[in-house]
Amino acid sequence: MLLEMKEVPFKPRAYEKAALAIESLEKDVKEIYKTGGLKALIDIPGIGQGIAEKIEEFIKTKRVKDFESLKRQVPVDVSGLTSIEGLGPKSVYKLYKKLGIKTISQLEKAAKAGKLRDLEGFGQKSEEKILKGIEFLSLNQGRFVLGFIWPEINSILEKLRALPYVERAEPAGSIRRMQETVGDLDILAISREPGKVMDYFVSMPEVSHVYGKGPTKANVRLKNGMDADLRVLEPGSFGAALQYFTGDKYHNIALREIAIKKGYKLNEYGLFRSLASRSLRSKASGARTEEKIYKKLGLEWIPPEIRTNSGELEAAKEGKLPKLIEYGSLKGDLQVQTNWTDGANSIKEMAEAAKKIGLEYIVITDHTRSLAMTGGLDEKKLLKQMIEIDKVQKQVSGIKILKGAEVNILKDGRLDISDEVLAKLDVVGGAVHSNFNLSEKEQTQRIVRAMENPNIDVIFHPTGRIIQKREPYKVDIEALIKAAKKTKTVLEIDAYPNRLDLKDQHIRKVVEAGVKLAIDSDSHSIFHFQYLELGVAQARRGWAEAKDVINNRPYKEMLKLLK
DNA sequence: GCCGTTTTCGGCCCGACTGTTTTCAGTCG
Repeated sequence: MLLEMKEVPFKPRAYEKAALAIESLEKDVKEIYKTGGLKALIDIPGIGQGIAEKIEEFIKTKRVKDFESLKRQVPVDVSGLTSIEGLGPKSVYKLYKKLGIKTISQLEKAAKAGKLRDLEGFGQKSEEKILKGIEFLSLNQGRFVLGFIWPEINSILEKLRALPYVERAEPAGSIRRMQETVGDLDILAISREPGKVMDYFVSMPEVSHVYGKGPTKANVRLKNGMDADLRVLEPGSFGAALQYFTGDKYHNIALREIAIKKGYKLNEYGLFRSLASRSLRSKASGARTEEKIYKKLGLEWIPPEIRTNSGELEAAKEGKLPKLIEYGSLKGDLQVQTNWTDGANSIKEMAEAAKKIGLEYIVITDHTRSLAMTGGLDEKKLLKQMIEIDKVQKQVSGIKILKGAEVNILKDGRLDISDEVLAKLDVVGGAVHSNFNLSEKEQTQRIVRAMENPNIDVIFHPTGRIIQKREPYKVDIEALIKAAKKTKTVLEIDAYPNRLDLKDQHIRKVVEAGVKLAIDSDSHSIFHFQYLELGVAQARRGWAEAKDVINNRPYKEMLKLLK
């Protein structure tokens, strides 16, 4: 990005490509260097002499001189500033050169003072847009996209669980509820030696700062910027604590009211008889597990994902909770990108990776023509890719590779690929990638028109939002659901961590309308298939059952559910 | 800085949109 600011040609793209190549490696670069040296690095496609030497320098000295000298020339928070919508490296450089702006807060001040509008290339509108962008960013501050920090959370939990003196360790809070973004990490553990657990926890390599450490509770900041809490409990109150710390707030308030009506008091230590609780400090039986607590209150156990006090307590009382779609139940993935466009891996590599995590089929859905930056496929290339897929299919067994595309829906609802070619594909997804700020009416009409095309099987990421980055475009979701029902179009839950589009309330409406869902990873590399489980979580939060989803069945059955 | 059965030098995906212009630069995907 620093190079881009200085308008160095081609190098930025080369570094970007190299970074993508490293990310999509099966092994750690360090390992590769250790075993094969410089030569092994150069063998990685996208990495040549120059970058290989820089990697070597980094492994040996933990720094790269060229990078540091660049950074000195332009001492600017580039990644922060460019995370503002509409601001790229060029503008950031100009802001630095002309106004000396290095940080987001300096930029905010300058924009508020009206200093930007006089800059060449900027105007009043760009000033407003920048301020809006900063506000959107700050709204999300302090929260983390669950999917992006999931590996780290899991590794901390796994390490705790592996300790011989820890019987159990569970995340609570928004992580257990599988919210899209999470504020901090709450861990509850059972151990007979809480002191030892505390000592271990605060000295974990992931921890950067210890706020406090007592006999059964510790509070730390992790290196990734997130705060984490650990509480060690007795087995007898674990269920109550898990329930209490899982939330959400509204669910818990309503649950406590139910407890009061039944003559109980519910808190994080247990479920107590109200009268006895004042004199007797003993726990009511049944605080060991959440199931027992809910049962005592006359309720079915409620999955954490739907604890929002939006009808789940009533349903649990009547024994009418939905049978939520199960984790690990997906058999296929309907949105997969490859290196034919903006993916990092080949068709074959993607197929093998999908097979490895237990999928039975994938649909290759590279971008089409008008998404030019990604090298979007035109009709000719699509036909060529179909031949390639047939070829790869012969080399890979145990997984079916279906043919598809992520077709752009143009401004007026037409598609950028001819119907004749689309008709040859197994699965066609339509997606909006341009004209995000049409009026709600125009945007809705545009997508509805695309659904009316008999070749469009699925609408990918139907609202276009990017969590912490971009608002959804204006669209009448009810009208989309209605049109989907009428045209038999499937709506997607895009499981990519910062998309999760549709969102939970939308999914509930889709389910109620009897429209089918697909849960796709939107994989751009072999590692992204793991995001599918995040999509399942999203579906669960939207009360979706197995029957509402199409890619939890074998591909032949799945295909029959399409138009 | 990378890459090569069109090249070891000379290429390097590009179209739409926005806001700034009055013919274009920057950003996004």
